[in-house]
Amino acid sequence: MSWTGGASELAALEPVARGVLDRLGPTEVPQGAVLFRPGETVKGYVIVLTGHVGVSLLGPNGRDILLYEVAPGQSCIQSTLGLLGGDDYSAEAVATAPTRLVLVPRPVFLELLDTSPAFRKVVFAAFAERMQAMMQLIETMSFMRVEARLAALILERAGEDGVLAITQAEIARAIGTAREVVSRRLDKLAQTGAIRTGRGEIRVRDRTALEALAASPAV
Amino acid sequence: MSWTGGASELAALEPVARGVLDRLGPTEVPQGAVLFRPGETVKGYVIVLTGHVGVSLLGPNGRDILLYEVAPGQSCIQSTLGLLGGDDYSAEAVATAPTRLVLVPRPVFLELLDTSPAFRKVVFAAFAERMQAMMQLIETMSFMRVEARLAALILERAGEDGVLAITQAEIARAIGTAREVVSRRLDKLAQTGAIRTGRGEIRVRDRTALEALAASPAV
DNA sequence: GCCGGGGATGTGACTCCGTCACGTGGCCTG
DNA sequence: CAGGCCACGTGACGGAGTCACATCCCCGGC
Repeated sequence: MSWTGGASELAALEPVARGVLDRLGPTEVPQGAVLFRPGETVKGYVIVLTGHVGVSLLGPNGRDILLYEVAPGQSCIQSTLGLLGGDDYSAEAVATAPTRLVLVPRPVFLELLDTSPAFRKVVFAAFAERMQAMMQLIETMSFMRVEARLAALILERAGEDGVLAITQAEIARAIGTAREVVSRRLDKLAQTGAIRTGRGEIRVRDRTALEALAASPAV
Repeated sequence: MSWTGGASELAALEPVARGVLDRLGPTEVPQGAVLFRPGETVKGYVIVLTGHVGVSLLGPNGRDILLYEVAPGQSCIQSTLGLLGGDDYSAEAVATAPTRLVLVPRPVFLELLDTSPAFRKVVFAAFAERMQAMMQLIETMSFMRVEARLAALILERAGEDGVLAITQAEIARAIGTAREVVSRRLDKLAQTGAIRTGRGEIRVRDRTALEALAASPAV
């Protein structure tokens, strides 16, 4: 019943606010489920309990760009835009893993915002965080070459063992480019010995080289 | 003294909140003044009373991208990120016209946020608006060719008489491209008769053609 | 064990765009 | 009236996105 006690920042909420939230039942969605699409009306404020959600912009030609990701305990700010301004979604959210989430209906959300300072804080913080992430995205997409973005992403997501399981298409969406470009760049990185590639997998061979590339002069 | 009574949305604030704000003295800054730079610590929440402020990301090679503009009555959300998360600025704000503004110090800002529902609403709304604008920016920069962005900008900013006074460099910053590209594109538009160009000035000749271009297939 | 089918990748051709490096011309001020 | 600054024009070049296919690998079904 009391899911608010979990790993999320919501544990710091006032008892009253937690009570209100606890009365909402969590929902389970399978991997690949679409939480919302562009043009849909906002139904409520989404809090992810477990799993993982990706929010992306869809391009007309099938290409899409990952705006940000929602980890457990975080909320999908995209909803907030609609809840506050009444606009529809302009992005798409997909569960990239089996996900358990809570949907806070608009009235409850607004009420909590008015009555719970802690809840406000959580919402604001999430807002600020997303905004930073999007500014970061604009910055890297505008000023860093694909090679650098790619190296940075590999370093960021590689495990301790230097291995990461990811497909080229996923990489492309995450760094805002096209899959073909990723293919060619990965190829070059492999040629220089910085990495080794496999189907759906990348192994870091030369972390230093990657770090140099990631920090390399923007343009 | 009571500048909150002006055209801004702040007029709807509770008397108490207005009182608090009214005690803060507005500041005048000349055109071209830099309100903050990347890396500086956030001093407070900025509300623009009159004038105009542009907030941009700076690239390493001198290029910069206009993130959004702040009109009278609006606030510069960039500050909020810092006030809530403690991060430094990552963008630059420049007054693009002589501007009168109010700087709300952090403690006052936080107190208002806690006590004034109306103030919260204003801040949240501004937040949502900026976020939308930035998503819009990512979308257009990623999925629309320069030609379309250019046409859209011209239509958006042209006066009733179809004239707009703007320099190519300003256009480039606003649509996130390089000045040289703007030069060439404007040239093509002029060749097809859609516009006429002059030093720091553009005249719309064929609005329909521009509209077609602006709405044209993304890629 | 063999066979499709579908997802993941590799490639070549082409165009658009961003960057560099200058050149030109107008306007303003000393 | 001479610099000098600012707005603009241009050619060359490489990076990046798009299209159209060609492979290739893995997994379930038979």
